[in-house]
Amino acid sequence: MERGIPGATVVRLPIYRRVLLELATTDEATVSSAALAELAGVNAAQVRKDLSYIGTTGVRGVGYDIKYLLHQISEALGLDVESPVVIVGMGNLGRALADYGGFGSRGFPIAALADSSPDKIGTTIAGLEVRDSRELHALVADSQIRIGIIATPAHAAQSVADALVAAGVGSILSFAPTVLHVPDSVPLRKVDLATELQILSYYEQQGQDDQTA
Amino acid sequence: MERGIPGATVVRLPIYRRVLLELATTDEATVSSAALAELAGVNAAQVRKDLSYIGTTGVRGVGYDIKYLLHQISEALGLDVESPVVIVGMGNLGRALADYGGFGSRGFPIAALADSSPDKIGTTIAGLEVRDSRELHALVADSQIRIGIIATPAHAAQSVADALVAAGVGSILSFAPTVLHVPDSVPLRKVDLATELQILSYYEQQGQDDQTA
DNA sequence: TTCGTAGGGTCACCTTAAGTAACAATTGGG
DNA sequence: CCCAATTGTTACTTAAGGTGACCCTACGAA
Repeated sequence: MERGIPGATVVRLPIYRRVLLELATTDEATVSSAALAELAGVNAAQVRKDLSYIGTTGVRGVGYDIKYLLHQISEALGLDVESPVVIVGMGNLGRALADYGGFGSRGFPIAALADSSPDKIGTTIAGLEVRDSRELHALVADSQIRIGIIATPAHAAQSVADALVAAGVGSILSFAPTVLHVPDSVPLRKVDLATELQILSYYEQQGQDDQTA
Repeated sequence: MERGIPGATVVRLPIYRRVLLELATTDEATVSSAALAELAGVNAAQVRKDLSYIGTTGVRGVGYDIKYLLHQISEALGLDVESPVVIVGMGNLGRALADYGGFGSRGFPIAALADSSPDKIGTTIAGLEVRDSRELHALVADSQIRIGIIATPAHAAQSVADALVAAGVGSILSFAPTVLHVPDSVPLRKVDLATELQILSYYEQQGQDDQTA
């Protein structure tokens, strides 16, 4: 029964992984749940429970083998195979994402860039030629693209999402500040900077109230 | 009793706000909870419950006055006053954020940019001079900065966070892929692209299992 | 003036989930 | 052979959030 990892655990697994990558550069071979919890900023029992979902790998009395645990988490997250991505929308954000080198080295190679503006189609960004958004279907098929990243303005986002779904991407990461509708079978995550700032604004205001109260 | 809005509601308020901004450009004067729910992608009862937290504004039998509700939400989120931000870290992401024009127009003017590299200090990005990160305290005080945005590499993030807290920012938005420790009084939100992709990777893999099972 | 209908306010329940702690099981070392 | 360390797992607590139902209000029509 490999399925059914709780959402909260899935969110923490990449954090453990990051910590373990750091630990792997030291000369320690194992790590205890308590130490891992400290570094990840959570409870030790939480760590053990989370790790039990991916098939338990620790040795009682000793701890977890760092390298093997890393392998297990990566496998559970599906990181043992590469997931090529396409970035749609070559505005400021899209270009920054394309230039950002961290994707490829982390198993998410940028296989294609796309935009709908004739001014941008055909230009080269980060060593890749910007393609026409209308070619998405072919791009996805040709490059085995699994993840679509939407960095377009809000008004274009839904049609891009529809095109990505139709083209067969497995999941979507959207930076567009709008509500997107996609089939349940396509996981969608949203990152909205303006929303994040507004949420902070609320809590900051609350904090000030606390102080003055 | 203005305080104590549930976290899930705080996250949805900016979404309602976005939808209402759109509606405000039409010639409709009011909107029903059902219509708002449809546009925001949630349940109608949820909308009414959420809005009741900020002091209820609807008229039974009629709906909510769009402009007034917009005003109420903005006030609840603390958006009736501007919150100047500082962006620390002028790499690809930091520069893209600085160039992105959406902050100022949404009530979050970029008041300062900072970096620790001598190569970048003194250069001009988006019309602002990049300052030395060591001057953060003075920058925050001089420009009444309320929000710090961390766009540095992981290894520098904690010390920047410490400096921002010491300088007196009210809240922090971090793009650095690392666990940050800040006092409880300082709201912290994290946006980590690599983590988001890994989470997607997991769910996508699960989806494939579903199909083959 | 009265009645009907649209639609918000609120209450209470349900459901589910997530975190926490405690305990039993197991291993390696002395 | 025994002890210390540390995991795996279960059960509990607690919370939190979502959903639906019901009641009440306001406006318009007759």
